[in-house]
Amino acid sequence: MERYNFKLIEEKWQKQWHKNKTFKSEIDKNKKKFYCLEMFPYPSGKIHMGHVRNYTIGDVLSRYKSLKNFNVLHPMGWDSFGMPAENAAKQNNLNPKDWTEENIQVMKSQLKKLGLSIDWDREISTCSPKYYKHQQKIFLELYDKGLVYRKESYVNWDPVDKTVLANEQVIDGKGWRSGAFVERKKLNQWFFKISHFSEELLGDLNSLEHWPDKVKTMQKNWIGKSFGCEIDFKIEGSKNVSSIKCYTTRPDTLFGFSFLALSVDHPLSKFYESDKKFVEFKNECSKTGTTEESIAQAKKIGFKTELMAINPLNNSLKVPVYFANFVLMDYGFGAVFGCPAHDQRDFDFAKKYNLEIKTVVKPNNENDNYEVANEAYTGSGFIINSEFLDGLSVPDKSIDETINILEKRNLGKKKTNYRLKDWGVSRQRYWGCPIPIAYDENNNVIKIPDKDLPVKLPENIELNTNGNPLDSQKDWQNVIIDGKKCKRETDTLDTFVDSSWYYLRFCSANDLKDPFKREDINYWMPVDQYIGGVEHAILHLLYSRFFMRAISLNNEDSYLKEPFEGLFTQGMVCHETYKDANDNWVNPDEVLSDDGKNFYMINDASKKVMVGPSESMSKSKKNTIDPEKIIKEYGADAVRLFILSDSPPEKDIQWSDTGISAAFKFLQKFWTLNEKICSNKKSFSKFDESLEKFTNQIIEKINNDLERFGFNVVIASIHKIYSHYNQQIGKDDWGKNFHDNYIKILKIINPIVPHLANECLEKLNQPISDLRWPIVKKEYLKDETFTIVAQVNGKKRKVFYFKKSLDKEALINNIKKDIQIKKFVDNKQIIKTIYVENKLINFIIKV
RNA sequence: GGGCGAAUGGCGGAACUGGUAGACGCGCACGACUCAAAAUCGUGUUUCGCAAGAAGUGAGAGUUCGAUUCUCUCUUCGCCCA
Repeated sequence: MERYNFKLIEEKWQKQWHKNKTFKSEIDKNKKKFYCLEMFPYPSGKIHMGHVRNYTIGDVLSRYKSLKNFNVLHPMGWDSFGMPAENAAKQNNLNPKDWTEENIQVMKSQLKKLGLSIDWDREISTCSPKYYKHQQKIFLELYDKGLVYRKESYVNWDPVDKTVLANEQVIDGKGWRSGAFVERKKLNQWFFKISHFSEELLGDLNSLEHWPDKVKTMQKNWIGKSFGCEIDFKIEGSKNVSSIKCYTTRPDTLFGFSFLALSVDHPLSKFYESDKKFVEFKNECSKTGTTEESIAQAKKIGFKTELMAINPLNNSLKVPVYFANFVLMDYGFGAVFGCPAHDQRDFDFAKKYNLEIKTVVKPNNENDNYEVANEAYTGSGFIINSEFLDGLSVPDKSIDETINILEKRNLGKKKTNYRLKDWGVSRQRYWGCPIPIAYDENNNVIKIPDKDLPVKLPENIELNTNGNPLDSQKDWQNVIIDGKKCKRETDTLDTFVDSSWYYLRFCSANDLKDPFKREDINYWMPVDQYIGGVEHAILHLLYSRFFMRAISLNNEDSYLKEPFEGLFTQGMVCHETYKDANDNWVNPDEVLSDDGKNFYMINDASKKVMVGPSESMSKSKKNTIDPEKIIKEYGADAVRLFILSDSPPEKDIQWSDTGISAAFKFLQKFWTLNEKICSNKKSFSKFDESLEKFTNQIIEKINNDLERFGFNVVIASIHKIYSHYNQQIGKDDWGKNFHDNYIKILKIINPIVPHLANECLEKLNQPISDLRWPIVKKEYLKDETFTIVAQVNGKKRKVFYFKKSLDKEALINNIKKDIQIKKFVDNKQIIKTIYVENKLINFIIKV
C-alpha cells in the first residue's frame, strides 16, 4: 500500500490547475454567478496564518459554490501602496517598487502552495500604473460631481521628522518613530465628501441582511447621527461681533450654562491676532493632536476674552467667552456652550478657571437638593433649577421641549448632526497614487487632462529627505497644461482609496480603457461574499460603501449602492507566548518541552522558558508560526483542514502543534482507507440501506453547515464519515451501493482538502473536471423508527425507539408500562402528560 | 467611561426555531502489535457513587411541564469606540 505523498500530489494538482486555467472565470448568463472576495493582502513579505485562515475560508466557499454549479469569480490582488514599503526602502536603500514586487512574487507562490482556487488572470496590484490610472480617472469624475474638494485642515505633524503622521502613528501624543510631541499643523488637503451620503450610509445598513450585526452597529456609531440645536448667543462687550452661533446636543442644560468656548480657529480669532498672549495660547493649542482621543486626554486650557455671552432663555444670565483647546472648528460651528455640571470636559474646564457649576439635572425624582460634586452627571433624570423647564424628564422630553421653546422664540433651530466627517485623502508620502491635479501660477486647481493619465510616480527618488519626497522632485512637478505652466500636486492618495473600488476592477481586470465595464459590473456585482478581518469593520467597509454610491451618483445605468451583499469577519489566529529569563520574547521554534508543562530553550536545556497567555500572532511578540514551513512539513490540505477545524471561523483560533499533526494523521488515515477501497476486487450484491441513509443524511447536514459557515462542525462530520466507512469496509458485504456513496463523499470533502480528494477520485477512475455536488435523496433523510425521550417531571428516564405506525395512545401506554418508567409513575397521580411528536414525552406527577 | 459580545469536561469546542448536555478532535488511561520504543489499531474518559442513582453549561434569581438556549441582577474576560 502506498503512503500518502502530499508533496508530489499537491504539486501535481497545483500544476494542473495552473496549466488548465481551471479557475478562470467568464461571464455566462446561463449560470448564476457567485462573487467570492477576500480582503486582499498588503505585500509585506510573507503570508501569515491570518492570511491562511482568511483565504482558506474563501476558498472552501468558492469551491463549494462551484460544485453547486455557480459561476464563481474568485480573484486576488495586492494592496501594494503604503508606508511599510517606503520605510523598508528607506532602511535598506531600495526602491519601494522593487521591494513591493519582490514581496508579491514570494507571497503569490505561497498562496499557490495553499492550493487556492483563484483566477490569477485577474490579478491586480494597486501600485501599478495600470491600476492607479483608472483611480485617477475616478478621482477626476468625482471632482466633477462635486464630491471632491480642497480645504485647509489640520494634520498630526512630527516636528523632528518633519513629516505628517497618521492617527495610528501617534502614540501617547508622540510620534511613533521620533518620540517627539506631535503638533497640529494646517495644510491644504483634498477631501472626499462622504458626508453627502451620511444619511444613506446609515439608513441602508438596514438592508444589509447578511452582514454581522456587530459591524453594522460599529458603523452606526461611527456615523453618529445626533439631534441637537443651533443656538445664537447674543454677545456683549465688542463692536466686532453681536452674536455667536453654537451647536449643542444638550440644549436642555442651558440653565447650567457658565461659559462659552470657541475654537482658536473660530472667525473671531482674527481680532486677537495682535495680542501676544493669544498667539502664545494658540501655539500652545497646536501641541494637542487632532484625534478625539488626544483632545479628550489633553489638559483643558482656555484664553479668556472680554466678551460676555447672554443666555437666550434668561437675558439676565451672562457668562464669559473663552477660546479653548478642546473645541474644534470641524465640529458644529467651532463654538460650544459650557455646562460643567453635566459634561465632564466642561467640568474640568470650569474647575480650572473657577467658573460656576450649576446643577440642572437630578438623577431621580427625590432629593431636590441634589448637587453635582466631584464629576459631571451625564445620566438621565429630571430638570431642576431651570425655571420653566423644571420637571422635564431627561433626555427624551427635555431636549425636544427645549428645542421647541427655542424655535418658537426664534432663538435657535433643530439640527441633525453627524459625527462622520469628510474623508481627508491627502498623504504627504511618496508611495501612493499621485493626485491627478496641478496648480497654475495663480494657484488655481487644474485637472490633468485624460490624455495625460496616468500621472506616474517618478522612479528615481531620494527617500531620505524630511517630509514628502515628491516635494524635492522639481522636474516632476513642472508640467504644461493647455500651454500654461503648472505645478503638480505632490500629495498622494490615502491607500484606503485604492481598496475602496478594487472589487469593481476585478470584474474587468484586464480592460485597458476603462476602470470597469458596465456589462461586467452588471453581471458580477455585488460581491456575494466578502471575507476579512473585523479590524476593517469601519473605515475600509464604509469607504467602499461611499465609493459605490459616489460612482453611481448621477449615473443613469448604475443603480448599485452596496458593494458587499454578504460579509463575514473571521477571528484571529493565536498562539502561546514565550519569554526567557531576561524577559525577552522567544519564538516557538526555539522552545522545547517534554511534558507540555515545562519549557526550555532548544539549544540549551538549562535555560527555562516561561509560558505566557495565548495572544494573536504578532512579530513583536514572536509568537508567529510560518505557514510556508508548516505547508512544507504537513502539506496544504492538512493546514487547510486544521485552520478550519478547531474553532468556529468567526472566533479566535489557537494554533496548536498537536492540532496540525492530528489533521495530518487524519489525512493519512483517509488515504489508507482510499487505498483499501481501490484495491478491492470483490463485487457486492446486497443493497445496504443503512449506508445509503448515513451518506445522504450526513451530506444534508454538511450542506446546511457549510451554508452557515460551520466549518468546524463540517470537519467533525468528515471524521464521522471516515469511521463509518472504515467500519463498512470491515464487513463481508460492503453493499452494492458502496462505490456510488463513497464517490459522493469524495466530492463533499473536495472543497476542504482538494488535492487529496482529487487524487482519490482519479484513483477510482472518476472524471475530475466538472464535478457536481451530490444530490441528496430525500427519501433516505427520514427514519422509519423514531426516538422518544421519556421524562418524569422533566427528568430523562429512558429513551424509546418506536415504529412510526404506532398511534399516540398506544405509545403512551407502552411507555407507562415500561419497568424503568413504571417505578417512577406507579401509585402516583399523573397530573399532566406532555407529548411532543417524534421527540419526547413528559409525565408530570404529583410529588 | 460608553457600545457590542462571550463564559459548557483536563483542553479546543458541539447542541437546528426552548425538548436526550458534552458531538468531533486533542490530551490522558488501559489493551493489542513489538525484545523494546516510536508509529499504528482497539477500548474507555463530565463529576461523585460498587451500584441504583444524584449533581452538573461563570454566580444568583425569574418565566416554563421542561432553560446551555428566553428575561433580570452580578462577576470575569474579549473586541470596538472614547
